[in-house]
Order: sequence, then C-alpha cells, then structure tokens
Amino acid sequence: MGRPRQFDERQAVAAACQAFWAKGYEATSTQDLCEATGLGRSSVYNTFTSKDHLFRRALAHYIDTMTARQVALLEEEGSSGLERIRALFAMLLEGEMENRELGRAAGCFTVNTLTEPVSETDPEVARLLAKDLERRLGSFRAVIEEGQRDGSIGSSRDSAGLAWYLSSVIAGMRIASQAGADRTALEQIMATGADALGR
Amino acid sequence: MGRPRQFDERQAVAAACQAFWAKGYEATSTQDLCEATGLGRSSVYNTFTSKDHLFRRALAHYIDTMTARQVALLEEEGSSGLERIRALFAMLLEGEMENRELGRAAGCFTVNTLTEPVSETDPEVARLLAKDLERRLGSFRAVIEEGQRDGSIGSSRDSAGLAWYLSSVIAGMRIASQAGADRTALEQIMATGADALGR
DNA sequence: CGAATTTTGGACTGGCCAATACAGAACAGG
DNA sequence: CCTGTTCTGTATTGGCCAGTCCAAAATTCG
Repeated sequence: MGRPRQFDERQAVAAACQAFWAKGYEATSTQDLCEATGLGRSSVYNTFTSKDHLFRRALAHYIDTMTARQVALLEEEGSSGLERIRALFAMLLEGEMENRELGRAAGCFTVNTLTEPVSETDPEVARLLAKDLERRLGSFRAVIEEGQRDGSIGSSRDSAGLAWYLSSVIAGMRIASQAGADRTALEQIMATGADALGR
Repeated sequence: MGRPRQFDERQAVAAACQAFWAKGYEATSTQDLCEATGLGRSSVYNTFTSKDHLFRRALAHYIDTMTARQVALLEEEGSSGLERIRALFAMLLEGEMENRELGRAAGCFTVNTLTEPVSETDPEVARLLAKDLERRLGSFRAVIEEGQRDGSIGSSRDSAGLAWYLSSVIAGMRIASQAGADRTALEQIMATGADALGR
C-alpha cells in the first residue's frame, strides 16, 4: 500500500555509481546525485538514507557487476591459465576504451576510491574494498596455479605473490589510462605484464 | 621593509604537501591547511593567494623532490640498466614502508591526484602532471635502452612501451600498498615486475 | 621618533553543503 | 469515497566552506 515509487531503485544506484565513479565521493554533491539519478532530494533520502549509504550501495553495485564478470571470465574452461589472463586483459582494455569513447569515467572506481579518505574513514567502505580485493586475489591465484600446472605460466614464483602482481598491473594500467596513455601504450603495458608470468 | 614573515615559505609548502597528500585536494579544507602549516588564514592567503594556488605549489614541491631523486638514481653510472631499476624499486619500497611507520600518507601524491577531478578541471595541475609523466617516461626509457644495450634487459620490446609498463607497475605497487599489501607482497610485486624486463 | 610598508590574528561574509520538515500527491484496502 | 500509508516537491535548516576585511603588530627607512 501507499504511493508507489516512480523510479527503479537499481537504476538509481547505477546512475549514482556513474556519478561517484566520475568524480569520487568527496567531489560529488547530493545535488549531483539528484541530477544523475533524476530523483528529487526527498526520494534520494527516503530511499537511501544518506550520501554515505548511497555511496556504499553504488560501490557494492560496481563491485558486484565488474568483479563478478572478471572472475567469471577467469573461471571459464577450455583455455590455458595464461590465455584466460590475456582474455581478462583484453576485456579490461576494451572496457577502458569504451568508457573513454562514451565520455564516461576513466579508470577503476575501486582504485579511485582506495585513494580517497573515505576508504579509511568509513569502515563499511573499507570492508567492501577488502572483501573485493580478497576475492580478486583468490581468483587470480587460482588461475595462476592452473597456468603453472598446464605449463602456460612458466614462472615458478609463489602464486599468492603473482596474484598481487597481477592485481598491481591491472591497477597500474588504469592509472596509466587516467594519465592519458593511448590504446597502444595500454596494450604494451598488458602484454609486458603477461611476459613476467610466461617466465 | 615592512613586517618580516614569521615562517619559512618552503616549510609551509612542505607541510601543505603532506596534508594534501594524505587527504587529497577535495577533502582538505583551508582550516586543515592552517593547522598543518601552523599559519593563520591571513598568512596563508597573503602568501599563497588561494587553495588552488597552494595545491599547485604543494604538488610541484612533491614532484620536484620525488621525481628528481628517482631520476637521479636512474642516471647513476656504475651498474647495469636492470640493476638501476631494481635499485629504484628498492627505494620506492623503502619509502613506502617508512611513510607507513611514520603514520604518514600512503601511496603516491601524483597517483592520488590523477584519480581526483582537479587533475582535469585545473589546467595548471594537468600540466604539472603531464610534464612529470613525460619526464619519468623519458628517464625510464633511457635506462631501459641502456639495459638493452648492456644485456641486463633481455626483452626486445619497444623501449617506450616498456617505460609505460614500468610506470604502471610502480603506480600499481602504490595502489597495492594503499590496499593494505604487506612488505612481502610489495617485494613480490616489484620482483615480478622486473621479471618482465629480464625477458 | 615617526611615516611607510608588510604581516598577522580574529571577526566576518555569502554560498554551498548534507540533511530535514512538511504539505500535498498517489496509491491500496475497506 | 474515505482512511491509512508511502512517496515526492519545495522550502528550510544549521554548519562548514573558501575567501575577505580590518585593525593591531612588527619591521625599515628617514
């Protein structure tokens, strides 16, 4: 009963996600959020309680969508460990270029958030980021070990360390993208990043 | 003539740099800057005109100190190209751990700034970042080519691409540090990063 | 000592910030 | 059609923001 919502909550979260992704937590005002979502102030606060709460929802949404897609790609069977990692690289690169063409936010929302104070001051945000990192590292580690077994990854380094390395290379690529690297440079970063695994 | 300053301008810039480094442009208030520098509002505005101007000074200070030190290390003679890169990695890692122990800002001020809107909205900031990146890439490229000549770097990839890769690995390591990676993880990232150059 | 000049501290300003209050709108059930 | 309930638009709140103003302080030069 009661008056029905005139908007889709998930869609609003997705719009807020884009806004926060583009400008970060601090620089995004509640006014920006109203404009991005198309909602009035009352609807925003009635639905999401506060800017902090909406930010957490937006970050969780980003993580759910992006990390899930990436982990799924790494778990696909039918190709070697290294091939799957290369496929992930290609996907990330494509996503990066696509966002650029659409004039959307560059880089990675979670990486950007890590460099903001909110990642330390808000425990819930810290928890989301830590949990996502753990999940990604676990996924990386699994595919690396597969690669070491199937021979596509010649490096005999500790798989946990290589997972950290992989995570760093990806974060670094996104920073490079924000710094203005062109497609060729990004491709070279990814290709060289894979070299370290081959041996 | 006139009343003499009761503070050292360079010292004030250094203090402001620490504040901006720790919290970023957006989240650092002018009040924070007064407390960090120990100056009153009037002195800050009389000396530095505005928050934007002080931020540019702080960023320029960081770049001058940090990049100069790193470039100098890479230009030191008496060791192979790869050895110099490893020395740079060691220095960065040491600096990262030191900052952590002193409870200071983690990560890299320029990397953090790249993920903030100010890096796009303020043309002067954009110029500082672009110029620094160019300088770093040039320095990386030079030492990589030396390494390719002296045989320490076996990778036959394009030196400009490898320079981008190096820059990415370093940025990625700093993100990993902010994400909570321990010393061992950072060491593994750097070591694996060097593997890609060896061949 | 006095005039000119600069820095300094503290009070102050308009504006934007996140968040709230409230009245009316839009439904469901009876 | 009426009542209860939820949503929505507008006006408003107190607070912090960057930046200004001004009078007092501290110097140099004459």
